Amino acid sequence: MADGPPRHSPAGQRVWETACDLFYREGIRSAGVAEIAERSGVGKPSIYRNFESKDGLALAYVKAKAAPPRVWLETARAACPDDPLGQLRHVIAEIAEQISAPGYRGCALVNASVEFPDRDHPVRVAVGELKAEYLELLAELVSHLSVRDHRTLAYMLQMLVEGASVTTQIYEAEKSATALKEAADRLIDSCLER
Amino acid sequence: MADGPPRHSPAGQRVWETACDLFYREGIRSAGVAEIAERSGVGKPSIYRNFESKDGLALAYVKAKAAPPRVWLETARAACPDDPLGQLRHVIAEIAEQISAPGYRGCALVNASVEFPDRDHPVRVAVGELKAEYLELLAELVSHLSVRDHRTLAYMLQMLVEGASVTTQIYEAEKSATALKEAADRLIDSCLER
DNA sequence: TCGCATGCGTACCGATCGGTACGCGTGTGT
DNA sequence: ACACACGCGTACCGATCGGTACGCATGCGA
Repeated sequence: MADGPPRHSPAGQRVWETACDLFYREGIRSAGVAEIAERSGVGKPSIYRNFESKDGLALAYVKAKAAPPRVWLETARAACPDDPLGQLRHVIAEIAEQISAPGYRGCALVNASVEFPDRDHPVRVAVGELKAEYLELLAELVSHLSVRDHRTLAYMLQMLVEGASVTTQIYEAEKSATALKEAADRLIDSCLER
Repeated sequence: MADGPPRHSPAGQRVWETACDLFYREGIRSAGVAEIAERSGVGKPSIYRNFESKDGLALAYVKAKAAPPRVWLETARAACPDDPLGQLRHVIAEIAEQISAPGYRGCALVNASVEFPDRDHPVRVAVGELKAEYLELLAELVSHLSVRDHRTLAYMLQMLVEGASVTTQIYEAEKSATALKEAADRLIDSCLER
């Protein structure tokens, strides 16, 4: 979490880091601009010199939080070249690790989506687009497997991942991680044409 | 959504109904007490005469929203007596129907959980307890099947359900409903000892 | 040394938040 | 007809929200 729109001033950089941390840990609505400013050690105007508004900051945060999946795909490809199934299981394992890491508080995009009830809010539409990309990424991975309906399997896996992510906050993260891996394996296996 | 703590006065009843509707549609934090009062056609004090605070109202709302699952279990038992697998599939189908119904906005308990970042908040602990009961209910259903690890299958199914629920808000509800049923079938089948 | 542009924090803005003091209106027992 | 009790809304409270006007402080070119 160090990227996002380029920050010119050092104050802007501090704001960006603090906001990303605070938005994730406390939720976007719970984190006030005054609190962000205080914990950044800057004044409130420094926030508005670098970001259009709190919503703009939230939008940048959401977009930045969507980056990791693309990286996972790359590492999976590198780890298991010419092994589509291995790549898919690699990605799932990576996700399982992430959601059971200490400090995990659920998918930032999903949380943001819940916090903004208005479906037309920029944050909501951004989440929709980013999640669509993510599903596409999963579908691409699945497409190299010998299954009848790639898109359905991808959708089922995506549901599973989202479910594992959210249940970490309700049950136990460790259980969600292991159950995700097992369920994904079973789901994939049941769709594989042998 | 007509139950909850008994409402004595008519004003209290109106508040209760409006609050449940508003909390679900707009989220708890987004729905202000003034808005609840206005849309109920009552004054703000009428809210505080029937509920301790907004948090208390939110807590009652969450508890009331947790009721349906128990009903589903009963109807499933009645629909498929002496058929554990049929009962389980019946419950899943019922959930699939619920999450694809118009106006569905995700699981109220999960949404509430996301809206309150503090894990010690009464709403959060209530959600934890209620969801635990729910998982228990699913585990009981699964326990009558001939599978090796009942609890693991129940947990995987629960993850699937939560995932289906949340993806309705990100992708398409219809797809989530059908994918839920298919994935659950595949998961159950893969665990069945034949 | 002076003028100026730039980056920043202090102090404040109106709006809205959850919550409450208080008094009016009405139904009832006498 | 009167007094009382009860249910209710108006008007207000301090706190906090997102956002901004303004002035200081510093560094650079002349």
